Amino acid sequence: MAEAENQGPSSADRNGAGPRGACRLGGESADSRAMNFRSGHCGALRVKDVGQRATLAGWVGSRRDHGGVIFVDLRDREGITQVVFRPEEHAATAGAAHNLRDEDVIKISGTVAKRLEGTENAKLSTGEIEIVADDLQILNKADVLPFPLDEQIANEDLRLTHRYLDLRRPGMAANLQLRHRVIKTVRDILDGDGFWEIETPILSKSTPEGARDFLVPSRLNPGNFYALPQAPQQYKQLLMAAGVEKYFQIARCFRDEDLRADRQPEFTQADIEMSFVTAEDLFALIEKMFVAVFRAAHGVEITTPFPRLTHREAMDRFGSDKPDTRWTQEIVDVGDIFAGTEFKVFRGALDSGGVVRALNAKGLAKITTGQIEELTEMAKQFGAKGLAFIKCENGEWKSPIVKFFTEAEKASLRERLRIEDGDLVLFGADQWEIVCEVLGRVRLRAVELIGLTHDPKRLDFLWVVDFPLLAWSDEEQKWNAVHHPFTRPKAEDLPLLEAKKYAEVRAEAYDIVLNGVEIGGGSIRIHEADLQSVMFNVLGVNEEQQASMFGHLLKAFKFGTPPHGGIALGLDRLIMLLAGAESIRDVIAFPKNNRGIELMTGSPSPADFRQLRELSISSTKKA
RNA sequence: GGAGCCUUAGCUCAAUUGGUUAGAGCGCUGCCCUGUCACGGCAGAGGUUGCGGGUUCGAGUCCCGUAGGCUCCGCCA
Repeated sequence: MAEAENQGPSSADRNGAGPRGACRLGGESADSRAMNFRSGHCGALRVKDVGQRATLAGWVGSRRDHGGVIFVDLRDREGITQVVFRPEEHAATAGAAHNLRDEDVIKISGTVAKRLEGTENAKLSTGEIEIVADDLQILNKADVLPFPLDEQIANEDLRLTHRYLDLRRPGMAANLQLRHRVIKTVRDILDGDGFWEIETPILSKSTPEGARDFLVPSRLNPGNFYALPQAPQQYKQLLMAAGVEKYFQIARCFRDEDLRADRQPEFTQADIEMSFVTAEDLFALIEKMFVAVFRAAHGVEITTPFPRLTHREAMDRFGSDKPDTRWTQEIVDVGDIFAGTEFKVFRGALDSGGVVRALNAKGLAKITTGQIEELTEMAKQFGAKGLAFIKCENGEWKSPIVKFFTEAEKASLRERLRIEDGDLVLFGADQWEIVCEVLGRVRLRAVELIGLTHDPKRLDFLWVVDFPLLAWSDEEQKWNAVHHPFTRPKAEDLPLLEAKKYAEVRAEAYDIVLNGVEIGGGSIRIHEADLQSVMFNVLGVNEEQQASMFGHLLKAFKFGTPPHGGIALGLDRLIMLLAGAESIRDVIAFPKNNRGIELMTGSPSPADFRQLRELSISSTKKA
């Protein structure tokens, strides 16, 4: 495959021309197509077009009616053009224009004219011209709008109920366009690299582990249910067994869990799987893809390769498996400084095999007592017994615990944490895992409390690698897969797996993180039936269950499945970050609200009795 | 399942310690206005302060409950 194919869309592509070799169907520029209904879009006309006739169609953005002359800002998705109605030239047309109101859909014809000296509008790309209309057709009248389209509106309920209006707003339209651009770039890059886009079933099989499934009753098989896929995981591995070698899919995934600003019950992943690859091959591919995506979406050049942190290191330094490294303050071990301390809390933690660690929250000494309490409350929520602190103000250390410190301890602390006036030092003393988690959470909250706003152009990508393979669940009293049951243990840790030292086994698994948001994750998979069976056994899936639930996969592994691995990128979150949005709802055309309701159509809704009877199901819900 | 914040006109918001007839801007309706682009001017309509209960001489304001929205925790292989 020619290298040039891997360079991503050119700047011309951003105007819709498409990269070399890409399918051109539907890829033409919006204005290059022959237009019969209208002569062009509302963002197109310039001074060079003065004197020409033009026919435009669109929505009435605003009407400025001077009693005589009337101005209308005509808007379509490409821009705004000012239309002038002059009663002295076209009385009937101008007369009709008096009755226009916001969001009426109209078609106008007229002559492109240079605006009068001094009345140009620098805010519009078409601001040097206007169309003197001699014909006006009202294509559809609009009622009074439920909310204004030209300003930010907080009421998301109302926006979602009238989403088609919300999406007319330029900001939202830009998000949709950005989404299209990102997804097209992903497709182009993968196509250029020899990947095949293959659709896998939406009506598929329930998986025992993982999130709750959405179930679909089968009419033809009464009492049986399809599950909507949480991810195309098994199918894509079976495509590797099928010899596809390079697969991808812009895949809709479904998980019946509670919603969040960054979680919808249905969401979109760029799902990728390759045969005969190492993790390094995947990292290189994904980095190349991000270079192309950020070039196409933002015109920025990002730096590769991305830094890497092991999971252990990420937890140790940032208290998170998806560190936000834009704020450079890290969690630091101070156990050695307090090796001889008499302070009971530190002494107790160290004596019981725990750690004492600290975070210097630079510039947070101005924190209020209430905010300290909030941080303490949060620390307790994540398993700490409390949250010790030192406020460094006006040259003195204000703290309930500093009286227990020796001068030498204070001096060492000052040096290691680079403590200066205005800092707030927070301590964690407990088992390593708890301290990391607590200080990691506190670290993120501290950034909010400082009111720190990061440079919006800053893009801190990183790979988190060497995730643990397994995690103990107290609730279920069993080992669960941290990534998923098909993830490959690191070769050098296989002896640990055999020795049943499950907590120590690392996986060939990796996440990609951008500015503290997990935007993708993947692994090298198990491709041997024996090893997969061992893995299932560890997870408490017995032989019988293995045969009934995963027999197809185990069988495929026995018929020559190649070594393979892959990754899935969360496109909604990625596009959210690119758009600078605070919720993935802002980059999804028709999202659901917090309770999983799509307010515009009102789904979900009750099913009538006949429908349920046909499906052989009844509801346990009391009416 | 849990915690926090919020709910006043179509929209965005205000209303002092609990005190007169709940206000403003935008939008809407009518009239006027020939170079605006947040056009301008005059006039007008529009409210069971989410809902239910309580305290009080008096509640948008205080208390209890409830509904809805958002954010977070749990959950999300």
